[in-house]
Amino acid sequence: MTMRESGEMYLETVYILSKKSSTVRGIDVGAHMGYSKPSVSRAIGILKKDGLVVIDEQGFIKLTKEGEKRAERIYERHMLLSQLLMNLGVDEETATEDACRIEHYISEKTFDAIKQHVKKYSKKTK
Amino acid sequence: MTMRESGEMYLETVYILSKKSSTVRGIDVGAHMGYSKPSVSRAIGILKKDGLVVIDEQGFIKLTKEGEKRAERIYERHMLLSQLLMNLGVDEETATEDACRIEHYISEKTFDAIKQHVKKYSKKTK
DNA sequence: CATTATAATTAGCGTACGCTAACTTGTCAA
DNA sequence: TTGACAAGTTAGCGTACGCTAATTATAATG
Repeated sequence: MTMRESGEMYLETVYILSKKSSTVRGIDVGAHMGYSKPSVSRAIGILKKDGLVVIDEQGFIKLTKEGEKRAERIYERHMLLSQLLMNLGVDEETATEDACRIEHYISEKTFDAIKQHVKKYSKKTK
Repeated sequence: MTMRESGEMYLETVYILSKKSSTVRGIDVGAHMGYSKPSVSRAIGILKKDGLVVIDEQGFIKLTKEGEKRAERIYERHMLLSQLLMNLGVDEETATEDACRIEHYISEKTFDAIKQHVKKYSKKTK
């Protein structure tokens, strides 16, 4: 089954936390997202079942190859979207917030178009 | 309680169908959205409870003042978003589809920024 | 007038995804 | 060694929102 907004958010959070620390636990994910332990436990269980994360011997959450690939894609969407919104004049905080919600709903085609735009725009204002 | 994506979609559909015909029934809404009668029945019931639509003597769905105001806002977001995406080079069908999903998640600030952009862009290419 | 078709509703199912309360497990300090 | 704390899991609740099946109500037709 295809991941939904919720699963994508958990995966992205694991990805972001993994960039800062090599030891990511469920409790950290929950703290970052503002969710309870049981909610995280279930969500991570689903990511595990889907082969996107594994839990190592010490109980730390690690992204699999596939999980990392997917997380990167979501994260890239996030960055591009907030960049686009900022280019349109939206303040950083709002852009980040909105990007966070929108990132789960854009098609590949729109994603590509935004990518082109951001690339061109950055060059223009270099 | 604040309306969610689902409620907004039903409201927008009633709005769109109302522009084409003065007699909108639940069955029309369902046909347009690809949903079953019971799903529509419940959703319209919620819109009714929230004072956004009324059912007239003949059983037709009518937007209230407030319902119309809300629907217009959603619809405007939809139009602006698809215009923005098309300006970025996305084809009309994809732009419309994506706008449909995104329209429920953008903040007032982002909405305003997009409005400015679309206004400016249209002037430029006039 | 009885039958049939259309629309709406009711009852109830299933999944997703938040939550709290309570239990388990592992570590560490007294 | 034990007692306590931290992290994770289990059980189970609640809401949102799709669905089908069955019922009701209304309108059209033989």
